[in-house]
Amino acid sequence: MARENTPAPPIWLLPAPPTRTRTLGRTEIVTAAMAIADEGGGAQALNMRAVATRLGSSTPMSLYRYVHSKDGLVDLMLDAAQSELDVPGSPSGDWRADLRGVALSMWRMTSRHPWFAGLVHSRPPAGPNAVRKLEFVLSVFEELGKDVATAMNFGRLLDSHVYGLAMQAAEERKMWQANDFHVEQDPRELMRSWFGDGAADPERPRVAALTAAMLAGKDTGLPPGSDAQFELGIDCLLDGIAARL
Amino acid sequence: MARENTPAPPIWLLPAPPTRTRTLGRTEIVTAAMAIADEGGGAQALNMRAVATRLGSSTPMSLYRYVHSKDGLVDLMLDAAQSELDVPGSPSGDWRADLRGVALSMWRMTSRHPWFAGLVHSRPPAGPNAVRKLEFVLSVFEELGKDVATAMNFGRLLDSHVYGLAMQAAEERKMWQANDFHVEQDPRELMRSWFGDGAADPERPRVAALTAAMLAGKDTGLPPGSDAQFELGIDCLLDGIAARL
DNA sequence: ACACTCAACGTACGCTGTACACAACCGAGG
DNA sequence: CCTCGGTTGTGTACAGCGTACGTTGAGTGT
Repeated sequence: MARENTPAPPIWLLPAPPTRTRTLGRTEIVTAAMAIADEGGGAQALNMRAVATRLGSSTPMSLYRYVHSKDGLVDLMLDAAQSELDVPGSPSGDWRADLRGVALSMWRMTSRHPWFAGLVHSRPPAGPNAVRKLEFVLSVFEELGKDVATAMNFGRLLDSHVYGLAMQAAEERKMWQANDFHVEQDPRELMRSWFGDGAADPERPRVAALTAAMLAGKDTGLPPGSDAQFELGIDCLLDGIAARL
Repeated sequence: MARENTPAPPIWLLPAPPTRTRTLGRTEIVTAAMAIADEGGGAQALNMRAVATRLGSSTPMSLYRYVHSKDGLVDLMLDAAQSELDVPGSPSGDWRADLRGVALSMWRMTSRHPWFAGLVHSRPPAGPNAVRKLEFVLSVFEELGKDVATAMNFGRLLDSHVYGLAMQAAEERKMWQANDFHVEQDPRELMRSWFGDGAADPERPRVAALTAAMLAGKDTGLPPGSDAQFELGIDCLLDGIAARL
């Protein structure tokens, strides 16, 4: 097809054609995408052009041969992240330690990859490594004599806790980051921007006290992204599960 | 999404728009946006042009006088959804029923607004109605003699469970919806598309059994979006909290 | 020497949020 | 009555996104 729009400048003015520099592959692409999402602080930094640039590709279209679409790339990223999970081959006999261990492994993974929790629910729960984890959780409950339905019901609670808390942690991180961009303003004003007028509303004395404590740098609870906060929740959940087995 | 140039003042700090409007107003815009997200099955259906069209405005730019940006609109939607929460004015004396009630109210709200859980973590937890809920939860723990830090630690667990499960439910809904678009295909193929080859991998007998049971329409656990699944989790959590008070 | 294959590229398009300038309307002052 | 400044809605335009499609050129087999 002739290019109608561009009036064809003389060839002498055009740059020499670049030599092929790289050889692309799925693993390189996924690795680069994960690095971008890790460093860029979330999924909003991830776009095809950025991945291509990072790989030295001059256009994003080179990636499409390998990952088919951005959704496909995200699927691969999710699976690659889950491949980092520490999943035993079979139950140890201590169901509680087994479940706690898998959950903790998931939690640490979401800390390394803050984008994971926000993306995992945007796609079907597919992929070999998700299946690997699921198989282990099912086998733990099987050893307890529980059927698959029960295992799924409890398993969903563990996922919920890990991913839910991971998203709270990511959100908190983003809040402080956004703060850094305009630190010059009154911290009181900053609190107001987070909590609205309720921050100093006499009708809401406890929230007012909370924000005051935050401003003063006093203890306002565990950081949402801390292991302690995670372990508090997982142990509460396991208590409840134990009571229902 | 956000305006990069301007430091993006939060919507709560902006003056309320004049009330002299004839057709457009914040409430109309937010209502329309929520309806679109409710019906369209998620945040991906929400865009400024769709909202403007629904309101009879010929251009999306009309909205910007009232909501400042799409982020602002989302903030308003999140707060409007939380205004539907059933939050008592003060603790009843039964802390467990109080927390369970608020959580259940949140859960039902996320069922009415499937987009909520996916959007709530994309923004700072601001807004008068979020503050209203937080104040109540803090007051419940205050009556138990617990300090604010403890209350926050436990409160985060409740949020995590509600939102985490809500996202699993939304994801499941989306999976079946995507399915409806091409029902003609072999259901076995469909399972494979969700779970990969693991669905029939002899190395993963339990996942294979699970998918087989799903295909046969047998019991594979509570639907993630069911009240029963939610209550299982909240009761487990409350057990754990009770043991730690 | 040739054709064939296929990895990488460049162009272009539709959809998004939204900046900016303009138009249509308003109540108030001559 | 007619202007007038301010508010409210509109039209145009653009940058950034995912990605469809056709082109290019290096490698390979014959």
